[in-house]
Amino acid sequence: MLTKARGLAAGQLAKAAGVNLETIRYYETIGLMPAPPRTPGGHRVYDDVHVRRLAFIRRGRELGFSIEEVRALLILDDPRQGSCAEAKDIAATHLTEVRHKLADLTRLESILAASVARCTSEPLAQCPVLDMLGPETSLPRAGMTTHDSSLDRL
Amino acid sequence: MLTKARGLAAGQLAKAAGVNLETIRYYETIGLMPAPPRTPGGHRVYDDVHVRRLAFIRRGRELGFSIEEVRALLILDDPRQGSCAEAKDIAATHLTEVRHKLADLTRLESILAASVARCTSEPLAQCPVLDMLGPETSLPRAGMTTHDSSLDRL
DNA sequence: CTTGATCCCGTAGTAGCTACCGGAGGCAGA
DNA sequence: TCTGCCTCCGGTAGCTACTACGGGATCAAG
Repeated sequence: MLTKARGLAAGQLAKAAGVNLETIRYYETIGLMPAPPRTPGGHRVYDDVHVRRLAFIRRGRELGFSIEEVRALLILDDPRQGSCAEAKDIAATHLTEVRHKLADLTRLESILAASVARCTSEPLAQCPVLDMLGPETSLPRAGMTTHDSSLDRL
Repeated sequence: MLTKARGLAAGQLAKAAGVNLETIRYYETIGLMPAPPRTPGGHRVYDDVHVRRLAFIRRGRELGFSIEEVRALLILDDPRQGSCAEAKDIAATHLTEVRHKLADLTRLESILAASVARCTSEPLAQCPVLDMLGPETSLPRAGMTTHDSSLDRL
């Protein structure tokens, strides 16, 4: 379990950062996490630098930044060379996207809520939910996927 | 161009329903759209039933129902056998998910907005955006993907 | 030395399409 | 009827960000 050298095994890092073990290896293959040193037997050994980096990544992901955005933010974070403006750009762009999604979801919510609410009253000839999808219904601006694992993670 | 028999070619159906041609073929392979009759040369020929079905599907997708949910709703829609309750269940479940996403996105929005806003003031020693991802920051409940094509479609 | 937990790597699968390909069908003008 | 051009065909690969699986190796403890 690598108790001696202050190093963490992959599973320990995973637990510490609240990330799946396989996700760490995935991050390594895509170059988001650096390849750590290994034991003679081939097991990865991580240290505090890795822990902090993975935590940074996880927080970035939780805030909805894409892998590539997190990658860019990591570079900006490393030498802290007055790149705050670039970091702000990334965050501002992301914020705009989030606000778009919010607007879309809000529209969605009201449409769905209205249909479902109409169902609760006395038995009707037509089903309000199915009518919502029927031929005469006009549509909201766009659509989004429900079974969107990204939001399940929120 | 199939002008005679009131049939639509695949591309015409696509345009009529505002759906990509390839998407229609995709829906056919997954069994969401029925396989239409063909011309002797193998081109698909669609009619009004297909148009309505595809419109139903598109509306369902735009309202964020998953493919499988749309599939279920299509079945419920077909014979209209008092299955309004089932349709309502699907919509209500979906509505709950949408509300969860809304809550998560709202939290996200305020965090991002706060960080970005802090950047706008006079030059700071630390970058607020990068600090947001730094080691001492506590995290929101969860995360979501920005480059989430599902919401680009909204 | 054995046991049981952990970790290894590679591959495939998830949702919901989109993109690309060479080749064939279809139709309108000359 | 020929020609040119658009559309459509099927199949495969790619996209995001992982997750799951499987069979074997390694680790730490008893």
